Amino acid sequence: MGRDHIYPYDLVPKYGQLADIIRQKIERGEWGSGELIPSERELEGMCQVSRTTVRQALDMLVRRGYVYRDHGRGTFAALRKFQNSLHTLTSFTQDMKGRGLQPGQKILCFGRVELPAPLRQQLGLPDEMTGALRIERMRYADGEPIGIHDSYLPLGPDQVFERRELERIGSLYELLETHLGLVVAEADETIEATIADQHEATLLPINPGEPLLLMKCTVGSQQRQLIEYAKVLYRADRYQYSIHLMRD
Amino acid sequence: MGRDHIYPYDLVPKYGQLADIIRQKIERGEWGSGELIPSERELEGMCQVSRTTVRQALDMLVRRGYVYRDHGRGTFAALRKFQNSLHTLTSFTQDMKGRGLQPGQKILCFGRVELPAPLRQQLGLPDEMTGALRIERMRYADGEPIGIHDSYLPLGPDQVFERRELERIGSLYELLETHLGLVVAEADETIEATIADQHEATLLPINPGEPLLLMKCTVGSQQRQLIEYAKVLYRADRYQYSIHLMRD
DNA sequence: CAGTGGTCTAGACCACCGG
DNA sequence: CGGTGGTCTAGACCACTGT
Repeated sequence: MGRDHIYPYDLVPKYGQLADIIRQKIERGEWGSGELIPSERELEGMCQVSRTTVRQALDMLVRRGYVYRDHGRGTFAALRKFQNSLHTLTSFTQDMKGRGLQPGQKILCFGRVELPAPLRQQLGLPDEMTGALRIERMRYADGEPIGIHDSYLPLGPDQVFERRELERIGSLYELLETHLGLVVAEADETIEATIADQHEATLLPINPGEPLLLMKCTVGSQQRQLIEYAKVLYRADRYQYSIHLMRD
Repeated sequence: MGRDHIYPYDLVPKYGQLADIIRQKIERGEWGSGELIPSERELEGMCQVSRTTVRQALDMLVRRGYVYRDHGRGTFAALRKFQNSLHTLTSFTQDMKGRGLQPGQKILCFGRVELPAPLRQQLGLPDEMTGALRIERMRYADGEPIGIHDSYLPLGPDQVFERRELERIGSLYELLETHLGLVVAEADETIEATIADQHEATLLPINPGEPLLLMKCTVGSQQRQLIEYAKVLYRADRYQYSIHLMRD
């Protein structure tokens, strides 16, 4: 049920342990919405850590929206009207699980293709990078069709995996991490509205002219190398994008 | 043209000055994409600041995507394929200016209304908070209609301002800050696709059945008090939402 | 092994807020 | 004025990477 004592750094650093303790006190209501929580110097004494460590813990909690600070007045438990965590970069698989839905997929197309020149330019890839792996998939939530996912992966000829592997693991990002060591770290996304054409309507299945959410993603690794460019079409009646924003 | 020396804390803290210096070196290409930048201990000596201050500067730059760290190897200038700043919470006015467009508005409706009970519940407002200020506005970019903005502001009877003031200032968020001291700090947004009905089509003006991007926002102050609930409809052919995400 | 970033300490002084 | 958060220092040791 969570600790009240801080142990020397072992797996979890002290600031992480302290942040967990404070977060739990707030979530359980011990420190209610909008209430003043102990000052940094008090926490320093209570938990036998230095003020730097206290501040490191509080910095995390501020970024996640659990507390806010007011210079000269104190640190306060945040009011619980908003989501506590920012929307961070996740795979479709994680996204669905987070919504309590069972993710599914059917691979429509899998293989190396020529990278269309305009796309290669848009992504700023070198001229010699002409090939890419293309994966087109139907996406399901609790067995119901929810979207069409069209990916281009500008992988080298040594970076390969089998269609079977993707089917087995289910999550492309998980496969990229475990098999190729490519860790997804960031993405540029644009979101727009469109309507289904005949082909899309048949796949999803809906009527042509019904609204769709169109998301285009450029996904990068920790070293900011391009991992994936994807176009995803979602049924508007079954998917909405949600996000929590904070001011710097 | 940017400094190479760090001055004692005066308006801009040392870590901010250092972060600016490093950012400029990267933007000017002195430290190229993917290159190793000086280690924390080198920067400490070069700039005559403590390592804590160096790390505080680098922390900022990591969050903004200018550099990344690799434990045991060093700190690297990020590759410049992605946006450098996260999408942060902005007003429509700021959003348009950031895109190089001239924001505009026409107020369709301005006045106190009963807050619909389901909306009051959804927002978790107390029962006695029955009234709200409702503002419905057309939104323009470079004079072209781009969206319909429908806001509910659960303000107290003492928190008032004139329609004229909003027309004069242009930005609701700026008005709230300067006149009522309400600083917008965070928002929950959901984004979905829909199609225009007859009424919306006439206003925008487009044909009924054309796609629209629907954004619902719940906006809060620094103290996490609810400031605004808004529904915004954007013409899909003139507006797309874009965002940069990072993994924790 | 040396060098890197990651964690942590015990102090100091400044800027801001309230009584 | 005392108490708060904001900035900053000069150290220390740990964990990880490469050679």
